Amino acid sequence: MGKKEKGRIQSIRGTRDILPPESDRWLWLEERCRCVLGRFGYSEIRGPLFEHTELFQKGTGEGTDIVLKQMYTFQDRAGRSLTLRPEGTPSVARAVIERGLLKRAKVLKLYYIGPMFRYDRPQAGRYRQFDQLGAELVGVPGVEGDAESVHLHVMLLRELGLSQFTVKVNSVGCSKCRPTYSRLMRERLSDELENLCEDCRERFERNPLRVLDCKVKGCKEVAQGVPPILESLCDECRSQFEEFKARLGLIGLSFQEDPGLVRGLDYYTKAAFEIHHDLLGAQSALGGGGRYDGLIELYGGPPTPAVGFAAGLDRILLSVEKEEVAVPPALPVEVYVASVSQAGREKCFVLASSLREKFRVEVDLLGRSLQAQMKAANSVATRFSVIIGEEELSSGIYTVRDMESGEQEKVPEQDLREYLRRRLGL
RNA sequence: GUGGACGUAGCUCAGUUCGGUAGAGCCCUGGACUGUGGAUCCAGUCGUCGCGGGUUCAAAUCCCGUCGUCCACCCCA
Repeated sequence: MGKKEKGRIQSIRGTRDILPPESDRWLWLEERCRCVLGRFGYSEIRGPLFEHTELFQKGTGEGTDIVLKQMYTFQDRAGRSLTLRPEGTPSVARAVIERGLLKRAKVLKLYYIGPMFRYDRPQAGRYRQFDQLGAELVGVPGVEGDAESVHLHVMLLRELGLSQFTVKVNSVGCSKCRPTYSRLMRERLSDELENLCEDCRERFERNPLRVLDCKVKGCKEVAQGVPPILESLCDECRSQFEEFKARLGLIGLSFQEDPGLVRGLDYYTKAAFEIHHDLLGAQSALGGGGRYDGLIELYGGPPTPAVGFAAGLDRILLSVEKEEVAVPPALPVEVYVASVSQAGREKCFVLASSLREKFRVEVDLLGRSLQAQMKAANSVATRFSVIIGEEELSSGIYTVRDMESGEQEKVPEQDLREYLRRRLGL
């Protein structure tokens, strides 16, 4: 109907309204996720949706696609440059420092869930406002933290009934060995610049590692000629990567080693991982993360190891559809209170109101005929209907209809709650 | 940011080739059945055919622009 007005206001490109019954699926998703996070000992941190632009420039990285061309950045009325968060980790790191969280505990397990914003070209499973769940484990230097983070991500997916996904792992080295490898790549690539695509020539300057996961044929061939990063890792990183994989094996997680896996953000070190769904198209990354031992120090905090990941809830929900997981319905209607005539309507209204202290109850609000009410009762799939007409009004004994069998019983008002409770198995 | 497909009722879509007064199914509402739903049958509501402009006696249909969605790239969640 809104279409009639010309010049009507539309939702912003890349945003959407999640309507019922779709919104029930989101509630289910979040509830299941919070449950798993609770089992792993994580607590929620709720931060602002926008931050000083500088936070992302410094942390996410000046040269990254996100900072270069995907941020919603604007000036507030005082002329400060602010940015709608494109990812969650920088805010968590900032809060950890600003609120002194590490002074209270050596290990922090924090999760967040909510909207992120990136100015990208929309596609199925990719929106400009999208929902992410992130889990950060702060203060743990060892590979057990890495493995636990992967495990947590996998458990989130399994809890939702998903099984058709693949875990990919790699190591991107530490502050010591990564620069060595970057130098090596530059040396190797400098002779082959003409064989690289335009993007990769730019990557060559900014972050040569990212040439490794370019999909252009020529670049792939060039990349093949470069020894994998694993061969350039320092002894510590190399052994940690082996231990990381061993830990995954210990808890029965299968994974693929992917030397081309290079995360797009500057702050990652050592362990990196991504999880892709096997049945999704190009937008198949369900989540990814890794270790970021330098980030908190970069923001002016104490040197602090940390590992974490972010998962895309939109795509996870797409996977849930793809794998045809049965999402349990929202609370079904338990009782429909119907009136035979106008005379019974008041009583129905009062009865419905009081039954709602215990049951999910529907009652007609439009003054419709009994037949119409029964149709409505049927279409909301109620278990029972209570029918009130002249007889019931004068006797105080109501007619209760079992909507599955069609059988009816007479139940006095004072016994009604107990009767329904019993029949509903509550 | 690049290339391509598509936009018709709340939903799924036909009609566009070759211009001629907007259709179907589902949903919704009412009735057949005036104290009873699910099956069946009958009837009814909803559209300025995404928006704006152009060509034409006449445009859902042809042309241009624009907005949006989808696919691939890019990037990733």
